[in-house]
Amino acid sequence: MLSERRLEVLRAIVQDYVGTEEPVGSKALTERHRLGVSPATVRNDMAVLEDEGYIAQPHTSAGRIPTDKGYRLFVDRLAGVKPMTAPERRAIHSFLDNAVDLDDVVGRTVRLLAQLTRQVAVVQYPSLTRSTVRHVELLSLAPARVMLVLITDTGRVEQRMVDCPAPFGEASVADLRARLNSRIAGRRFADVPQLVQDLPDAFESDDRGTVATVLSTLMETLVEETEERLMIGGTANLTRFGHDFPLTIRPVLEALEEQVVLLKLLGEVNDSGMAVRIGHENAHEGLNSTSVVSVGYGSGVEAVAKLGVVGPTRMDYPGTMGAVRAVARYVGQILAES
Amino acid sequence: MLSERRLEVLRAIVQDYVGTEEPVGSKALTERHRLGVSPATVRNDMAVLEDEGYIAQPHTSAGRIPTDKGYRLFVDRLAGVKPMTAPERRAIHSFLDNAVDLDDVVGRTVRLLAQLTRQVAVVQYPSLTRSTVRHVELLSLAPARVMLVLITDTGRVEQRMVDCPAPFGEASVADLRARLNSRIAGRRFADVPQLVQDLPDAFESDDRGTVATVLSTLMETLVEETEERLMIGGTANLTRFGHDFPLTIRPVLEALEEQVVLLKLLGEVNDSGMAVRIGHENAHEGLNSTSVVSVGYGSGVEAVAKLGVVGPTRMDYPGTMGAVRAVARYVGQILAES
DNA sequence: GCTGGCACTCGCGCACGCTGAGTGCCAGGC
DNA sequence: GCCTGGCACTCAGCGTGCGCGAGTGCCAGC
Repeated sequence: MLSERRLEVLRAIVQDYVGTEEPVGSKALTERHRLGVSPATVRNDMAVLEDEGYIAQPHTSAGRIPTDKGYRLFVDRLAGVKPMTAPERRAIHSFLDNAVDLDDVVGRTVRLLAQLTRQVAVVQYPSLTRSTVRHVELLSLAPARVMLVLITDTGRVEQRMVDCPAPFGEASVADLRARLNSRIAGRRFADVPQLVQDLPDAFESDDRGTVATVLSTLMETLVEETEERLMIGGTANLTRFGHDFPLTIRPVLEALEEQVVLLKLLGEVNDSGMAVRIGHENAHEGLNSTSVVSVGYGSGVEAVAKLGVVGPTRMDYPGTMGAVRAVARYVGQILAES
Repeated sequence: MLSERRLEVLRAIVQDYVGTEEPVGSKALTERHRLGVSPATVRNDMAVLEDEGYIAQPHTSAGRIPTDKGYRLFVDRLAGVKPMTAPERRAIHSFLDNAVDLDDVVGRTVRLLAQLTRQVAVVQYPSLTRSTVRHVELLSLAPARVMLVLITDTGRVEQRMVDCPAPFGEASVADLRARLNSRIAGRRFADVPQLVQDLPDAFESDDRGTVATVLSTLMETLVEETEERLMIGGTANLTRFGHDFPLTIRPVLEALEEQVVLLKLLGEVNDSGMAVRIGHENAHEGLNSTSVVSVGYGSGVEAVAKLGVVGPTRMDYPGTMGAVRAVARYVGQILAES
């Protein structure tokens, strides 16, 4: 177990390193923090911290920098979440309030987050699985061609073309539309399959095949679209990454283009709280020198999607976490209102 | 007027520089190309080319590199468009053929283009202005709340919520839906305003206000959505940019995040042909060291949107132009089929 | 257990000199 | 008149050597 003072030293190292981007030495530490002890003592503490794997020297006779393990301890035990200041909160509100539709909300959120944290922001579109159905629409485009439009309570719209096995009259379309809506409007997506299970039985045998086709397309939409879309922004902030440029940045850019990777990344958040994955804690190799701060957001109590930022492990964790949390909360409110 | 041989020298310089990324000298030129003259002669030609502003020396006693003006001449007079090979074409076809919807088509196109050219790809979603209306749908969500859904012939769907000034009955909704569709289905967006101008007159005075509101929302959708969405990809290729990294790449990343800038960039294409903007020919300052190759694509004869790539001025122009053109053509075909 | 002192390490920056690719110019030849 | 070989010149890049200073580890003393 590390003594109180040693933890204090670690905290000071993290803070200084994040601020200066340079290895921090014992003397500088005592000058910039009121540790109440001499550099020599700090040196001893540092030696211990290094033995334990919390800090490391890039080379002999240089200062120390935190390791992933050091950042982990810092985040878990030494740092709180820095709340946004009142002006910052006001700025967030006024920026997001002007959004006109879902795309706009997500777009604004991503820009806002990138700007606040000066890092790369990732925002997932509200997920369908936990949403509820606002409305289902069927349009007859041709005798055997129907368009299925699904509208969610988060304002998202999905459409699919359905080729029917047999001609499907306008009256039948209207009938199916009415029945579908009366059954599933306002219900959760997860419950839909069960609710429409016996729908084909209500139709004449000629139409049953078509009804079944439409329903299975509906299910597909629900399932397929669970692999969500997301939006990223602030990639220009990658340039602030470090000195050894192309090597660090390339795999990160590559990872950011792989939606699958990003979704998995965000997916690792457990619903309730905020998740911070530091350096090698990220499964994806290209992100081994980055940290990811993510959190769920939603219109109700439950999260419908995730958002977060990706930055260098050397980041201002309290500030970043504060910004991410504040933005997530307010986006949730916006979604609930609309 | 430059002699034939001097043009040949310029071509050789461009080709070598694009290949090696290093300033090319007179001796290397005569070795790698069959110019039929000695290095000394080439040196004289180079001096002339430099006087005319087609090439430049990064510093004394270094080889020459092409200037923007040099690349311009190269593109205009010395280089053709390099057609894709048969295997490449097959790869394009099979990759795009598997797309399931419009989002997927655009997503695949952007990845394909980035991969083929090893540069940053930008694809604009098919524009609404030149598209035609496939269907308009009105959904009554509440007594005084209607959702407007617009479906285009390119498969794009836009939706808007309309708050009505007065309650609007189901029957009226159905009536308006039917009238709207009979008038504008299959028509070009540009013609819509004129076609629906007198629609309110057909309704009872109670409903006229609502009808007018719906129509004006429809117009807004047409206009607003003319500022198109686009998708970019292959940003990881930016790392291949050059040696003086952060300085070059940062403004480019920033420009790429500004949709407005990109749209303007693509907008500069005149409908028919391919556009190549080299270095300082780009209005946006951040893109002064990049070239943009763009072209329109569409399902018919006319272009409905643009696509292109952004790369260093030192790029393989014939190859890039070939890839861009081939992809644009095939995407057009895909859209026409669906 | 903290502290001041001290010897040691080593990365960084800088000056220096060499090398070689590349140039410009010139006199001679086809 | 244009091309060519020769020659002197320039200069970026690279390797070497050196001094500085930040930072360390260790130890004796309080």
